[in-house]
This record gives sequence, C-alpha cells and structure tokens, in this order.
Amino acid sequence: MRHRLKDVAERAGVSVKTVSNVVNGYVHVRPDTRARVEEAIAELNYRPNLSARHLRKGRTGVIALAVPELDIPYFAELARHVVTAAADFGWTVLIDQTGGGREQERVVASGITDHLIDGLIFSPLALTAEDLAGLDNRPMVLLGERVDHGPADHVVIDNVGAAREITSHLIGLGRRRIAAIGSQRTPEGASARLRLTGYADALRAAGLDYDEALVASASAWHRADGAAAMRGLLTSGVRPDAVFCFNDTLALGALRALHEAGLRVPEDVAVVGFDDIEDGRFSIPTLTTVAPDKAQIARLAVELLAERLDGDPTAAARELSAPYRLELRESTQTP
Amino acid sequence: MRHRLKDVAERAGVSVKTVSNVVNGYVHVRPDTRARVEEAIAELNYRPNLSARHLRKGRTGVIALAVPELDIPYFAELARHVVTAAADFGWTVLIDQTGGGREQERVVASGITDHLIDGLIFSPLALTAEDLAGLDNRPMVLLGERVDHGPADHVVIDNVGAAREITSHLIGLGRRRIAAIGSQRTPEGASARLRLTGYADALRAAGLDYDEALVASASAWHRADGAAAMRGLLTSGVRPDAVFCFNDTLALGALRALHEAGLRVPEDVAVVGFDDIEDGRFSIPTLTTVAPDKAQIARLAVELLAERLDGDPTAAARELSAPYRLELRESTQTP
DNA sequence: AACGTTGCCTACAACGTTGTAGAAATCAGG
DNA sequence: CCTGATTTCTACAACGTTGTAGGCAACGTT
Repeated sequence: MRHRLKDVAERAGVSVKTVSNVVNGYVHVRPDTRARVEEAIAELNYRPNLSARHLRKGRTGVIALAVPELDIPYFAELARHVVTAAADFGWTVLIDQTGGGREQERVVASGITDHLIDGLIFSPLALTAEDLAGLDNRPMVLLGERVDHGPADHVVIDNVGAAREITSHLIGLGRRRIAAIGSQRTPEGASARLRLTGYADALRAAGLDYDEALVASASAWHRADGAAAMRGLLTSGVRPDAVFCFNDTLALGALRALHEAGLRVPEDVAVVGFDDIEDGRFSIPTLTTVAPDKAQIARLAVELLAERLDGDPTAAARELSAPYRLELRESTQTP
Repeated sequence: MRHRLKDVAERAGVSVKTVSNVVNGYVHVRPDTRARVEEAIAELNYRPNLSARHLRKGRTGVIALAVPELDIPYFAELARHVVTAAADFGWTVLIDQTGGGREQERVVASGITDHLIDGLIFSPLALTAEDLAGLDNRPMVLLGERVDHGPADHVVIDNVGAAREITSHLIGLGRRRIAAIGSQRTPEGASARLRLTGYADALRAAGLDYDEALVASASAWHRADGAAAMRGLLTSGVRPDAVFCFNDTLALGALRALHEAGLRVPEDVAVVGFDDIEDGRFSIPTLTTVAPDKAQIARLAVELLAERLDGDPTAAARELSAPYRLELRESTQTP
C-alpha cells in the first residue's frame, strides 16, 4: 500500500500543503506541527512520488549517462565514478548503453527518455556535430574527444599530448620501430585520429620515420581486436620493438598475441596502452599506460551539468580538460 | 521549446485525447485524422512526457538494476545483458550502485527511487531475509544466491553444483592439494559459503581431506584480494598444486601472485575461477572457469519481472535456475 | 422508417505534487 | 489597545497525460 500527501495530511490533521512544506523543509512551520507531520510520515512510511513532483517542478533528480558499452572496463569504471560524483548532488544516474552506433546515439541524445531526466552525460563514438546541432539544447555534457563546434559542454583529456608523451617514453627507452594499434578511418574514430596524431608527432620530433606498415587498424577496441592486429603485424614481418595500443584492452589482446608468438614483453617488444583500467595493473606483465583521471572527469562532468541546470541554459558551451599521467609498469621496464 | 499534446492537438485541429489515442495506437481513428495528427507530431517533434504518463498510468517503462559495483567485470557484463533483455520489453534500465553495504542495499530495495521505476532487479551482497521481509512487495527479482525464505522472485545458478564440478575437474587432472580462495565468514558471503560447500563436497567424494590451511579468505573479491590471498598461501608453505578461486578476478590476482613467485601455471599450479569474465579469455594463461549463462540470467530476470508486473502481485515467489558450463582453458591444461 | 450497433471523436476528471494568493493567528512597537 | 508586520497555515490551480462517459454519424437489420 502506497501513501500520498493526502493520507499523511489526514493523519496529522493538517492540510496537504503543510505536509508538502514539511517534506521540503519550508521554514515557517511550527515545531509541534512539524513533529506531528513527521510522525505521520514515519508511521505511514510515506515517500514522495517523484513523477508527480517532476511534473510539477520540472526536475526529477535523475541524470542519464550514455556510454557505448558497459562491459568495456573503461566505461564501467567511468560509470562508477559518475554515479559517485552524482550522488554528491543528490542525483540518481540512469545508465544507457548506446552500442556506439550513430543512429542509436542520436536517439539517446535527442532523448527517448527525455522527460524523465534532468540532464545527460554522454560519451559518444559516432555522433557528429551536425547530429548535435539538430537537437534541443537540453543540458548535456559530452565526454571524450571534441565533437567540433558542437553546441554542448564537454570534458576532454589532451589525447594528442598524452599519445605524444607515451610514444616519446618508448623512444626514450631506445625503441625505434614503434607500432601503433587501433587506428580507424571511420568518422567514429575521433579518439583514434587524435592518438595517431600524437604518435606521429612524437616520431617526427625524434627524427623517426612514420611507417604506414607499422600502423594497424582496429574496427573495435576490444581484446580480440588487439590480438588480431598484433598477429597481423607479426606475420607481416615488420618486426616492431614496441607497440602503442590506443587503449588498454587492445594492449591486453596484443600481450596475448605476443605471448602466443613466443615473444617476450618488454624484452623483445615493449607494450603500452591507454586508459589505465584495473586489468592492466594485474596482467602479466603489468601494463604501462596513460592514466586519465577518471574521477576528475566524472566530477567535472557532473559539475558542468549542475551549472547548466541551475544557470543560463543558453550560455556558451564550455570545454574543461581533465589531467592524465603516465603509469610506468612492467610492460616497458627494461630489465 | 518543448511541446505538449495540446500543441499537437491545436495544430492538427483535433482534441487532445485524439492525439493521445494516435500516440498510443488506439484503433478507432480515421486514417486521414491519424495522418494529420502524425504530421503535426513530426512537425513539432513532440515527445510524450513520461512523468505525466507515469502519474496517470502508474508505469514508467523504467526498471532499475542494482549491483554492488559496476567496475567488477561480472556485474558490468551482467548489466549489459539486462539492458539488452529489457530493451525487448521496451524498458529502459536505471542502474544503481549499492557498494554492497547492507544499509545502502536496504535503501535501494526499499526504493529511494520508488516511484520512478516499475520494478527492480537486484543483486544483493549483504541483504538479509529480514531486511527483505520488512519491505513493500514491490516487483523485485533477486539475482545470485538465495536469500533464504525471501519473499521475492529470484534467479540463481547452482553454486554448489558448479563448485563441485570444477573442483572435481581439478581432481580428475591428478591434483591433490587443491586450495580455495575467497572464503568469507561474514553474512554477506552467501555465494562464498555455497562455493565452499561444493568444493568440500568434491574433495569428500574423491576421498581427499578438507584442509583448513588450504582455504584462504578474501574480504572482497577483487584482483588485489586474490593476489594477497595467493601470496599468503605460498608463504604459509602449504604448497598447493591447484587453486579454486571463487571468482575470476580473484583468479587473475592469483595468477599474478603465482607469476611473481616464479611458479608456472598450470604446470606447477592449476588455477580455476568462476564467472567467465572477458579478461579470463585473454589472460596469460587463459583461465579455466565456470561460465554462468549471463544472457539467460538476465533474460529470466526480466521475464520474471514482466510477469510480476502484469500478473498477480501477491502470487508466490518463484525461483528460476540458469544454466552454467565449464570453460576449460590453459590454466588447467596439462601440457 | 425506426432501430440498435459500431466507429470516431470530445469533454471532463483524475493521477500526486507544489506555487500562488490569501486568511487567520501571533507578534512588535507605539 | 490599536496598527502593521510577520508567522503559520489553507484552498485552489496547474503540471501533461489517459480513463471514462458520452455524443454524433454512418452503418446494417428488422
């Protein structure tokens, strides 16, 4: 049995609005009235109906987080941080899985769940700037690489800089034939493009040639794709002495393929990844990686959303950058 | 700018209710009227307000999934399957992270988000039967080990049987000093208790002694706990020739600790896990494990919830069992 | 031709909440 | 003890939707 304000009001002998005032912490309520109401609330185990409240107030206290796939560890870890950060604002998080397809992402962004949520934190893969431009300017924060000239707030990390830095680290270790795994030619591959740019920058800065043959593409960024790409590199005969994988799951797949080929990491081939997922801290060998500050990304995203909700909805879009650092582990340590 | 039924109605020159009828697929609407309304809907990009609909109908089309931690791969993979299964019913999934604490779980179960969701799929760690008994009988499906005599539907797998089977597999390989990692004495450890029972059953059936010294506890089931427990076993001098870890992340941690100790897997020590997370298919060595049918678990849970929502809410609680199978991989393969 | 039936549509009320307006009670200051 | 301000509370309307009841045509049946 569910109770309403009306039931509480009758039990406490006050008006419905007075109960509402107590629930909402309105100050001008006599202490004894408040006590009576609170007692009635407790006795009936009353809980506000959020839909009704939303209908009236226009706020649900629910935000959505949309990610391509939940069982990609990076997104799972990110989701955890977003849920935690949102809790500080009293928000519940509705998590949506887009699958990464452009059409599905458009549906999510345009808001199938429109009226149930106050705002959206969105990590798009395939969405283009035009897609975004066609939408209502609902409160939305984008995560990840910039969708150029998009009208929404976003939180990014410096993909180019991070990729340059970790590639330079490999060069600093004396590696000269550095492969890259994860390149993508599709429009979805914004992260891939930026990381490839950083990789190429670092090579150029060190006076090394950019060799097409050392760059392997991967349509998705799962372990299996990393393993397949690594096998491809090995059979093509390019003999790399290091590999920069554009994320950690690719790198874990690459480790596996190197292991199967009988090559030692890092002695024969050094391997680095990107994302700092937990797996990489326990893999054999442990994985050197770029560690974006996921907690900070989540916090910034939630804060941006909060400001957008409370502030001017038409204010100019903002871009915040979250820090990262290199995590040096066994997969690059020269013994 | 957001539009309402009223706006569409004015534009199409019909009543509000007729628009509602079109939106809801009511049959008795003349084709030309329907066309006019649909045109107006498209022009205004109308989308129903879910809160208002919920307030009126008592259904939101949103269900919640509550899991202890999202970045535990097992739960992330499960979440993915639940989202997929729910989509077939036209449901959106709100994902809640409980942290696994009893108090937080009670809050979730009692329904902070009560009125926004139609039902709850819940994977509890710490919740007790008494906690559950104190709640309204809202539509709820529990996942995982049984909370004895709980009033809610649940979907389980045969933990005891699966643990017995995989332990027997180790015995069949000729292993005799089989350790177990993941035992828990806390009331939270229902899964741990069941898996330990299966382990002990298998030993007894093979005429092997159950040796306390071979059973390592782990307060949580993360990689770090598995690594720590394995190190503990190794330094205690019990010299196991196989280890049954109560989940895959524990096993991955154990692999790591064995590697650091210079022991070979499976030659010196065979390792098995439980859950079949993706990591175990690419770890070095790949991990033999119990593979619960996660897709089936998710589908059964969603179906149970659907039946509970449509059917008699006071009907007796049901318990469904999902299948599992053994995945034999490198970590137990005798070379 | 009168009748009931069906198809199509509309008006109204209600879901549970909160903002607004204002009434009644209390207080402060002369 | 009067006046005006403040505190405390209430009645009412509205948020956007859908169920109910009912009206008016058009149809088929006697």
